Formats: sequence, structure tokens, C-alpha cells
Amino acid sequence: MTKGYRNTVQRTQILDAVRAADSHLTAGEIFECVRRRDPRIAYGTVYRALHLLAQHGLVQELTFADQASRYDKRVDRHDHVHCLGCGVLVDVDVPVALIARHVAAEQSGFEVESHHTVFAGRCRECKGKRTTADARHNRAETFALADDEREG
Amino acid sequence: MTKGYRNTVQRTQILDAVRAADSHLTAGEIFECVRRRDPRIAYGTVYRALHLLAQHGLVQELTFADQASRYDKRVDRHDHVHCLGCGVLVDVDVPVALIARHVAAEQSGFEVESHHTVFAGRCRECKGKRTTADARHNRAETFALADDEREG
DNA sequence: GTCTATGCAAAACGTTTGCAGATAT
DNA sequence: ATATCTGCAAACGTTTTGCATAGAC
Repeated sequence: MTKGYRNTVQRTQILDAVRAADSHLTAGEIFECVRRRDPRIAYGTVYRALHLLAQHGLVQELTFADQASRYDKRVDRHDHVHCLGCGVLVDVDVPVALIARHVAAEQSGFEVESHHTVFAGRCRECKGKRTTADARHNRAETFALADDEREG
Repeated sequence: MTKGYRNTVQRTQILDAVRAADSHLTAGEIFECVRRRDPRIAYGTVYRALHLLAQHGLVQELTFADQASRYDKRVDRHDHVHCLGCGVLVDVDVPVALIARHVAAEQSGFEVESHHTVFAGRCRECKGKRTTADARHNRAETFALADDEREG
């Protein structure tokens, strides 16, 4: 063991919580989940463990707009579909996107190592429903700022 | 003007700041930028304006792992390449990804409305350099948790 | 025995909000 | 005139950190 990482019950509990979940949990949810069995677990421990697990490829951290990070037990490369209605997150595999890496590398001059696509839409339950949270989809038919807002 | 949105100097300054920038600024950077000209600008005003501008399609909000939201003057659909070395963000167009929406919709049962791909890699300047921040790329050769960590 | 991890509590960080006064229409 | 917006300051949720103690090796 070169680096000296230690195998503790807390880390095992935290990894188990991520793996037992059928959804993508936030750190707070993982904390609550572990705390049911071990009431002395600390928030800091959860965050430190999740970072360590993510660094070592045992879980995958996901970040989405205006909400807490979520943790995925799947560590192979894959993509996500995010429901704008209820927020549910579903794993998908979109192998065709591999082609895109060449395009991105050519356009940017980068050495591209990985990629992740987030699709946004509506799950089966939320199709047809429109909520106030969807206001962001309304476009600017009636809104203008000064008269320079049509450049570019 | 149906909704009653008002055209204020602050909103114009904030939109101008996003448009004048050659990079993708955070709300904090936009605040600092506007404050140079108008020292009385408030943080709350910047956030409220950015949300309004984003809702109306005049700027685009971008969210990435473990950092603040950034704002993009480009409002057409496009993707991003993120440098793991220096953090720089570059716009790219990857039209081939449109095919992927069908795959994602079929696999998830969602009605897919949009998608966004983030490519991670190294810009021209950072190629060849390795920093401590890249620790996340090291895999778990020497790290194990209990003996159940090879399922799945 | 030594070095790493935990629990705790405080703080840091990005962001949101209530309110009184200012401003756009 | 009136509804919206601003500045301020406080609060919020998430995440990080310092430190003494507990625990893994």
C-alpha cells in the first residue's frame, strides 16, 4: 500500500450507501443514509470520503445547475438525462458521442481525455405537465435591454 | 410589454459585462467588473439580473463541478471544452451530437429538449504539464475498501 | 508506535431573500 | 402613480477546514 490510505468502517458505509441506492444521491442524502446505522457519522467525513472515492474511481461525482453534487455508483463512462419537471436523473449510453471528441479536439486544440453529455427533457411522468420551474424555457418576446441587445 | 420587466442601468451594465468578456465569467467576476464603473452595485442585483437574462435567453448559464456558475454570451446551442490544468473553458460546436438525442430519448423514455456536452482535457499550454490538481486522474491501483469493491 | 481518519464545530463559499427606499414606465 | 427594481444585510444550503482524539496499520 504505497500511499497509506486506510480502510475504515465509515468509508465502507459511505461506498455501500452509494451502491445500494437506486438513484443518484447527494452528499446530504448519503449522510442521512449512513447516519441511520451510525448516528455518530460526521458531515465532514462524508465529504472527505466521497472525494477520496471519486479520486480513486470508485464513485463518480455529478454536478448540475443550481443543486448539490450527486454521486453515481456507475464508474464507467456514460451520460445522463435530467428531467426538468421532477429532477430525476437517468443513466444512458450514447456511444456515438465518441466521434464528437475528434471534432472538439480539432476545434479547440485540446487534448481531450473525456466527455459527458447531459440531456435535459421530461420523463414519462412529467410529459405534458408544465410547472413554474419551467419559466426558463420562455424566450424573450417582450423583454429588451437598451437597444444594443441584438448584436453578436 | 406584457410582463412588466424594466430596463435599468444595472441590467444593461451586467449584460454588457458578459458580452465584453472574452472568457466565461462567474457571477463574482461580473460583480467586480460592474463595480469598477458603479461602486454601489449589489451582489443580489447581479444574481437577480443574471437569472432574468438567462431566463430570457440573453445569456447562458453554465455549471461545472466544484465551482461557481459561469455566464456565456453565446446563447445558441453549443458545447464546451474544459481544461483540467488551468480551468479555461472554450466553446465548440459538435453538431454530430444531435444524433445522440434520439439514442438518449429511446434509452430513457424521456422527451429530450436539449443537450450539452462537456469535454475535459488539456489546452495547448497545459499539454505535458501535470499538476497536483490532476490527482483525480490517478486510478485505484493501491486503494481498496473491504473486499466487496469489485462487484458491478 | 506512528501516521491517517474521525468527530466536532466553526467558517468559507456561492447564492438567495426580505425589506425599505429608489427608479422606470 | 404605481409596480418593479435596487442596495443592504442577513440567511441559506453546500462544502471545507482546524484541531484534538480515535483508530488502522
